[in-house]
Amino acid sequence: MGRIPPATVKRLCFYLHLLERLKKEGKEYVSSKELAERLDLTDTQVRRDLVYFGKMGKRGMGYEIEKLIKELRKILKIEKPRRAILIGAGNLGTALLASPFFRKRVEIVAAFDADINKVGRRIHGVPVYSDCEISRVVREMGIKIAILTTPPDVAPDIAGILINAGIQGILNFTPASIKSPPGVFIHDVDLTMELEYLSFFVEEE
Amino acid sequence: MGRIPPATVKRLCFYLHLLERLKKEGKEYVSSKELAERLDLTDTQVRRDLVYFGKMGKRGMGYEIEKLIKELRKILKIEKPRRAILIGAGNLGTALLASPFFRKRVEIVAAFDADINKVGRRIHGVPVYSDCEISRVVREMGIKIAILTTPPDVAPDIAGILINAGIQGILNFTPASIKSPPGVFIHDVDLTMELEYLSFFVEEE
DNA sequence: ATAAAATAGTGATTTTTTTCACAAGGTCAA
DNA sequence: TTGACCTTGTGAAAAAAATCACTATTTTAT
Ligand SMILES: NC(=O)c1ccc[n+]([C@@H]2O[C@H](COP(=O)([O-])OP(=O)(O)OC[C@H]3O[C@@H](n4cnc5c(N)ncnc54)[C@H](O)[C@@H]3O)[C@@H](O)[C@H]2O)c1
Ligand SMILES: NC(=O)c1ccc[n+]([C@@H]2O[C@H](COP(=O)([O-])OP(=O)(O)OC[C@H]3O[C@@H](n4cnc5c(N)ncnc54)[C@H](O)[C@@H]3O)[C@@H](O)[C@H]2O)c1
Repeated sequence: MGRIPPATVKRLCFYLHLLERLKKEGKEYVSSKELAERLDLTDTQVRRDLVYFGKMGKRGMGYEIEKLIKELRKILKIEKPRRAILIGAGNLGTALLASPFFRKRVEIVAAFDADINKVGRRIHGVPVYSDCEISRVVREMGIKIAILTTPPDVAPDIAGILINAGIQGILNFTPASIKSPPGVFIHDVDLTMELEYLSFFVEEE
Repeated sequence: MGRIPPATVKRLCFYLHLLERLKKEGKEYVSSKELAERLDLTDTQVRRDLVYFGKMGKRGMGYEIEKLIKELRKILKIEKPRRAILIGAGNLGTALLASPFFRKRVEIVAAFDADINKVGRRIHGVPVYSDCEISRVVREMGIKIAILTTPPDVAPDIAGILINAGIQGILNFTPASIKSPPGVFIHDVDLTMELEYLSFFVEEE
């Protein structure tokens, strides 16, 4: 399949979400032109992105929405929602667990927290374990993806435990920077940074 | 100052956060080489990014951390934390309001919600108003930035109200897509998408 | 059946971004 | 003061990404 530019992967996610909206609206086909317009891209770019994965469109018609959704889900490896664990059931972690939209897309099989008041309970249906059990659960269940929402100071240690237990992808919401060995993919999401990024483009009062 | 590549702006945020950590550690100077190593970039790229804004380094020495922090904060227009409002004090909105790290970087002057049980109260110190008052407050206080954490279905309408009232930047956490007129900058953050993006790079179980 | 309209796919080109290679300063120890 | 050593800043080159211009199909209206 060749090397896919990360920018393309990001756009695939956008395509997928838009396609699902269009499907709900009852549409069957969509053209690269329409996708491009709705996502503020060029139609050529949409086609280039999609053709990385083979010819998926129908000339004169566009792309079959249902089929393209299936294809994109396969490419992104989310045909079935992926199993993941969440470490740190605090404000942000709980918000994620509470979000039906989020929960529909990923199967969070367990949460972990150091707070003994939380351990043993369920939060929005997800069982909360002690952080001492991370390693065991990850191994036993063969989990590959972890969502990290602990305080930043413990994040590197927890990340070490996760990687050691066989986790291969970490969605890191903490501002701590995490060193990853080859084969482990860290994706940092820093909400504070997103605001600062926005600020650059907005004139001051 | 010329046109700055968005990728550079994103990296400026990374530099800033790392520099602040280094400052706390008591360091005075840092080289592009070290910045690059810690952020998984090349030293040339760090220097290229910084030199867009003038010569800020000292040959043989590196960059003066304190001075560079000041400079970056000026470039990102966050010398003083920017004033912003938050619409939708639900799970995610409340998590943001609860985060000291987030609150240190942006001054959230008001929250808005349609739920009358929330209106009139304070959440983590921030007063909650009815969504009917958005327009008035934005105008009176001259707010330019809004954080949107409502359910997706009302997001486009709220965005319309915000833009009409003079908001120039929206940090949109909803999966709804928001059309912006020229002069208004929408920055979409879709936490679900971040997970799907990560999934692409992680082998399936 | 035919022509007009729509639309995907693609080689070539352009634009943008990143990296290379190195000159120009500066530090620091002896 | 000298010379070895760093580190920035930058023109040129390379690489990557996006766009253009066009071809090949397919649909649709007549
Ligand atoms: N809340 C936000 O909106 C927001 C915004 C930006 C960044 N962040 C970052 O996200 C992370 C979480 O933020 P939060 O607001 O949810 O914090 P929080 O304090 O509400 O939650 C952290 C949770 O982690 C748990 N924890 C502590 N040590 C642990 C350990 N060793 N193992 C497992 N769990 C442990 C705590 O008990 C707590 O429940 C922080 O790193 C924060 O900087 C949060
Ligand atoms: N919670 C998450 O972690 C998460 C993850 C991914 C995406 N999101 C998105 O973020 C948004 C918020 O998620 P949430 O989990 O906080 O939802 P939520 O339902 O907990 O919160 C939404 C809040 O918006 C308020 N609201 C409704 N209509 C309003 C209006 N017209 N004006 C002002 N406020 C109004 C509600 O009263 C509620 O307090 C959603 O669009 C969701 O899809 C959230």
